[in-house]
Amino acid sequence: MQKNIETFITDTLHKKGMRMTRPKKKFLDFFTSEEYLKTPQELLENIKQHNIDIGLTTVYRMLNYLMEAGLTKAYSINGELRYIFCPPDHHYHMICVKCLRVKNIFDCPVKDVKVDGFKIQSHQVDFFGICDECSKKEVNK
Amino acid sequence: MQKNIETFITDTLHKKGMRMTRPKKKFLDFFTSEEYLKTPQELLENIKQHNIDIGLTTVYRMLNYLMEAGLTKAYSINGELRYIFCPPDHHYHMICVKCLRVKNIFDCPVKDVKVDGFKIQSHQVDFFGICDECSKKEVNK
DNA sequence: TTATCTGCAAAAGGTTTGCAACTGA
DNA sequence: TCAGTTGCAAACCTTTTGCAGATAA
Repeated sequence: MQKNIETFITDTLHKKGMRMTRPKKKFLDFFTSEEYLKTPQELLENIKQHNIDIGLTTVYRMLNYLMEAGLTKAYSINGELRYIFCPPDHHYHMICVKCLRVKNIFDCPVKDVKVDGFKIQSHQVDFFGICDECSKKEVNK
Repeated sequence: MQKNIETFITDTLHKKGMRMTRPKKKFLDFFTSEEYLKTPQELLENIKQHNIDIGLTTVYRMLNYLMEAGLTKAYSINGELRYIFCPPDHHYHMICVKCLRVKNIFDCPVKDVKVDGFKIQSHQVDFFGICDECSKKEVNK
């Protein structure tokens, strides 16, 4: 986890009277640098593989907190909810439909769109495609 | 449900050796003309309010079938999965964050986007805003 | 006629909550 | 010090499955 992200999240926690603890830090270390959409279970297993022991409850509590804070997004894929950390800047997602890798796109391709009687408050663009690594694998098959 | 949509879905069912039955038809009658994101429970309750009796299992089975067929989309909102029927043509969604009304936008605002090493296979654009009806309600408060 | 479908009840999963021990500020 | 946190176990919900009777083609 980058130092500035840790500081940023610690600050948002403190503003809500919450504390930055060892389990939270360990979870964030992993989650903020994870590139793939993961289920809560997978996140826990991945973290335990690094010989770090935290509880599933903590994973759920952190995911819920980060969702509320707008720092995480959930996708429903094949009936499973999968999560990705979203750095604070507004951005778009490029999702590989094969390996579920997520790339953040900061160069906004749609700006100030107004449609019909709707006042647009926010918009999200999610591209689903094949990442370069999965493309290579396909050629080799 | 429009006649052409019923015919279209009946055909896709038959192609998979499935049957268009009374409960399926009753569910589709309601779901294909529903404008708001709904949970499976809500769909069942709404249908029962019209004095039509089908089981929750049928609702789930139809939602799963329609998702697979690409005729329904699920959004995770406040931890709840909510569904909307998607007519076969490619389109975008305009979602009211207050009342969860969904409007289909057929005029594509993003075309043939290519980013980094990704080959784009499909893209989805979902706008979240306030619909005109909710805007009016807000002014009156 | 018969393969598919339905709805119930039960099972299975995923997520949240209560609580006693623990810990960061 | 003590309010907030943790992880376990239990509770809770949502979703799926098994099955016997019903039904579309």
